[in-house]
Amino acid sequence: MAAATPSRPRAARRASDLGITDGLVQLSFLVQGVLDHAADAHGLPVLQARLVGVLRDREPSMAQLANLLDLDKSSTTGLATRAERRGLVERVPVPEDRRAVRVRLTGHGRRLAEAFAAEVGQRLEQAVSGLTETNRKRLSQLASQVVQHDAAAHGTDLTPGAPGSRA
Amino acid sequence: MAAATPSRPRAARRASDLGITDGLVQLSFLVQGVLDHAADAHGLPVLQARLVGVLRDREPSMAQLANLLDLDKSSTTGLATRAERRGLVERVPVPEDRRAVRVRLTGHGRRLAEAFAAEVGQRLEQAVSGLTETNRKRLSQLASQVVQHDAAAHGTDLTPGAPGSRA
DNA sequence: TATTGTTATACTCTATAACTATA
DNA sequence: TATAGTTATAGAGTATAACAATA
Repeated sequence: MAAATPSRPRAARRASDLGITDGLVQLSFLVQGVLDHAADAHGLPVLQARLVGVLRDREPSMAQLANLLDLDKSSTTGLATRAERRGLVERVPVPEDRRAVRVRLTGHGRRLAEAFAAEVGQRLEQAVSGLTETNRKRLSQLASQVVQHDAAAHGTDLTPGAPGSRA
Repeated sequence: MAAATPSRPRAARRASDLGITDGLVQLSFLVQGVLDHAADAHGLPVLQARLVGVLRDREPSMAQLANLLDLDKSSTTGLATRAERRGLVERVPVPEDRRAVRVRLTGHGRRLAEAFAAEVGQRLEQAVSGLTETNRKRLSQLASQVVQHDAAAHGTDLTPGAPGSRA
């Protein structure tokens, strides 16, 4: 909307290219800020918000969860415990292996996860509202391409059914 | 390089569009992971790496630093103290206002900041190596556009001489 | 009175190492 | 022996509230 008001030089300033490094770094801080504020809006620490996010379509063991979040297993123990204390997740035993547990969303956790995801989506739509529809589509595709290329290169595809996720 | 080897179906899989929300979120985690590992490689906590990064072209007061990093001023006190303990930054008095201090890189901090930035740049180039030159350029421009649109919308332009940075 | 920065406090988050229980 | 997860510990990072010094 502001793009239609040529009143001040500031509005007329075309975006200068920050370069791929600074562009990606600053964009990532912008997105992390969105996640941060959205988590805050739901009274959640940001990592717990991320946890319920990844648990929406998974029920991983602690080890898988550590891999997924790139954390040490001891860190995921603490994370799961804090989230459990808030009633977001529960540990469920694995019959085939009595050493293992799976981490699963509670009903409350699932509702919070959906609300959080919706809020993030809304805020991000707002963040890219300065782009044309064509460019939003382009950005979405380029981001996807980078993420998926990286996942393939590192064998850490995060999609539930992917080869790397051996769940 | 791997793009030239059509040996396995996995390499042939076209990137599916994750959508703008998931695309941006996952990309931001990818970039944050790069920052994380680069900081690790230099033995730095990631926030201190970010601190020396923003101090490369600034010498802000504590309040300005808090604004820049979106932290409470008490958090920046701790951050500056930890970074000072490592010899990365120093507090310098402000003659015009004896309550205030500015945070400045030491020589060591500056060298570390440059090395860190170079490492991040290298790792990010690697991360986008799956894109064509044209698409890298597009991504860079789109990211810049989003960041700058957001900065304008929030009056938080992070460039040193910008209207919002009133340094 | 208002502002700049620090301190005290409490919590989240993180990794390393040592541990328990099971495989 | 090896693996799954937890505990103990130590440190980084964060915000809130109360505070001292200066404006």
